[in-house]
Amino acid sequence: MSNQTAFRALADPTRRDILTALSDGEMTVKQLTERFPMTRAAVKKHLVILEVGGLLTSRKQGRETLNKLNPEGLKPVTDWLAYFDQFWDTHLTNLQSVFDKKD
Amino acid sequence: MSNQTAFRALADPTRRDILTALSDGEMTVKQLTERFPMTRAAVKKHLVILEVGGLLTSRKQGRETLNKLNPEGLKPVTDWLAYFDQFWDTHLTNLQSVFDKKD
DNA sequence: TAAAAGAGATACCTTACGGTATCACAAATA
DNA sequence: TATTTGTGATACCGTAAGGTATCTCTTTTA
Repeated sequence: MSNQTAFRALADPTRRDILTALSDGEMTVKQLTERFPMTRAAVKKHLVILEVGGLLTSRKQGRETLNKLNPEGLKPVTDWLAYFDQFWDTHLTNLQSVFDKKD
Repeated sequence: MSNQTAFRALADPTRRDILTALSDGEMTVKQLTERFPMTRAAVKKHLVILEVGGLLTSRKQGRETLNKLNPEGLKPVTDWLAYFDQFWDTHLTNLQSVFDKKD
């Protein structure tokens, strides 16, 4: 999944909360809706965006749809962020950082 | 800076590219505008959002404004993401992960 | 000192976004 | 079988987001 779809999926606080909720395990659309102050249709929209972003997978079981966290989908995000670790003072001293960049 | 403002700031690809550009060092609004296919006003808007999100700082020098990357602003994001490391198979084995969650 | 350059502010436009209401449909159940 | 339940899809609404055009202000510079 592209960098952009994942970042976009994480931009909304409700969607981040959905991911946190799913860290407890698979949940149906109904179960998720009970945890959020909005309609099922709204939750469903968020789920689609999260799935497109590669952050969750879904499978049908009878009339229910189970949504499962896909932690690997966070990789494009953590990868992008990792580049900036070199500029982070708490990771490297200023001197070390300057040294790395000059070489 | 709040979790949300930082996530929102990172949601736009142009803003992420601006941060990457600033990893080369401080840049003026004009210098940044030369690197992106949009007007100075548009770049400026992105800079404001990035500054509100705590991802950069700016200072005036004469008639120019220098924009500097603030890597520490990424901390709320990396902190939020860190929670999901425990669900990442490449970090822990499945068995270990199950074990951790049951206890 | 007059003109040019860098920047901020604001009005405005179009589209994307988050949300609800509603309809339709398949699966479980009384 | 009739009905309820869980879901998907779509139309619609109000607001936020990304962008341009334009005006103004301050600082350089010719």
